[in-house]
Amino acid sequence: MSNSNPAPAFRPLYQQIKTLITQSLISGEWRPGEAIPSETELAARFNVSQGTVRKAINELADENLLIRQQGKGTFVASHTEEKRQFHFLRISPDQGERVYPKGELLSCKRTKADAATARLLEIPAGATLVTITRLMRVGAEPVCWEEIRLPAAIFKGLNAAKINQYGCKLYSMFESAYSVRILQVAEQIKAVAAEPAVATLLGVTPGTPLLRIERVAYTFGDKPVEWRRTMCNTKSFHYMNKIV
Amino acid sequence: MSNSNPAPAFRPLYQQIKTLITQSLISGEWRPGEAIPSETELAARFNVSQGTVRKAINELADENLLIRQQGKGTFVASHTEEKRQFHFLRISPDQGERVYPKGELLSCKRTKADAATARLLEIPAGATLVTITRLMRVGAEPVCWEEIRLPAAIFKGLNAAKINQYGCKLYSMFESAYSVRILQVAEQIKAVAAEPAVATLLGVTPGTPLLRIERVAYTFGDKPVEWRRTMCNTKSFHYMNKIV
DNA sequence: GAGTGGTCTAGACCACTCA
DNA sequence: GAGTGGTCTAGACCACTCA
Repeated sequence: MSNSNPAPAFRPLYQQIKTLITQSLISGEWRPGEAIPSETELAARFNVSQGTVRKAINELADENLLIRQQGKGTFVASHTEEKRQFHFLRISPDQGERVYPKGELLSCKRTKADAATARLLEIPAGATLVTITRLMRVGAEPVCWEEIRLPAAIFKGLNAAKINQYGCKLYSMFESAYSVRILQVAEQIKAVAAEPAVATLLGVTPGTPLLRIERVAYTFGDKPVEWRRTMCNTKSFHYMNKIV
Repeated sequence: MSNSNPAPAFRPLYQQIKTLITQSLISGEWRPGEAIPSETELAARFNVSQGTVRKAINELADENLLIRQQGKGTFVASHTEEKRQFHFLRISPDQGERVYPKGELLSCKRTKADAATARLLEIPAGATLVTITRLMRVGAEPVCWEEIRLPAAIFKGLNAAKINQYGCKLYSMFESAYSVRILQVAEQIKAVAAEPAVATLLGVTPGTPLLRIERVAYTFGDKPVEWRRTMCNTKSFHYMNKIV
């Protein structure tokens, strides 16, 4: 008689250690920016060799959850760090230095999730959303208009004051105020004609081609926590991407 | 007296092994699709431990130069493989299965490099280019129009017949006919209005917003070997990207 | 059953940081 | 000089592939 079940799923030790470390990151045992215990300490704690801990930490560092620094230690990645700010930002000026755009909050209100958004955020249709719109400027020039939809169940009490308190830096706020860390995003990009309302805000004539970037952002366990649509005037900016 | 020279540059053994393996890949000692010697054999050949070879191979596998398969061996990556075909293709239909578009060659001729293209391809301005245009269709529907510029010095004797011989699959042809392997690409994306000529080919009205993707493709040693501009009708397709 | 890559250990030593 | 992560070795054993 053949075995109809799949194989009993061999799971390497270092994978199990990886899960344990991730759980400590989720639980907040080690906070963003802080150092985690040394490899030797963790090896003693988990009763495995240092090499096994190394392999687990290396993978977590590859996934940008941890940051290794020779001679200093291993640190929990944080969105408040300068370098992390740029990580998910793909809009870059055609000429000159890359700068972080300044966000200007336009609105923040409660709405109900339509079917499509609900599906992407894996919440029930009709669930409450926090819907934010903002304008992103480089210098005085408006470059992107954004609409952001968040599950209200996760971002309790979020309002305009709180957003402004964090200088409109949403992922920093997610991390500091809600312990929600964005680990990866998936984007779908199209070229579309500017609608009148957005055209006015971006200072272009209606019908001007704009880059439309739709993003779903994920936290631990591939859980979606943000939907975002960016309408970008690419007259003197572009979306950059490297594929290896 | 202080030493004004930089430190004597410590270079780990596994990095040196990595360079040696890469040289064998460039020289063609192991051809795309073939297996390279086992870790034990390479360890003996280079007089290091198997662990050091492992680390070198792992990094080359991360860079998509080699493909590991437990129980079988380690293989040289090839563009002719099904999976590799999709690697640099980011255009995807909004609904349904992802398919590889069919290329239709429009033209292939010699031109002179303008200053901007020459700079990106790191060749002298005025150097000879092979300039190719083609239309990419999914089913009968035209989706992208592409212009590709290649340094003629690298792609000797390239012509329309040769391109058609490879079914318009350029990276497969680069690899098979010119031993040029594309390892990474950098893209810049904008939204632009369709010009009349391209609009006609794509079956849209002039002024329709199109996605414009400009790509530089690199081979070993970060050497640029291709410039390409794609004009894409994103009515029912999009550019997809994941950021981790 | 022979051969491959994958995991795990234990231990030595090195590069780097900081006080 | 103490403590961190980084490299390297040697060896045991495991998971997987193929004939």
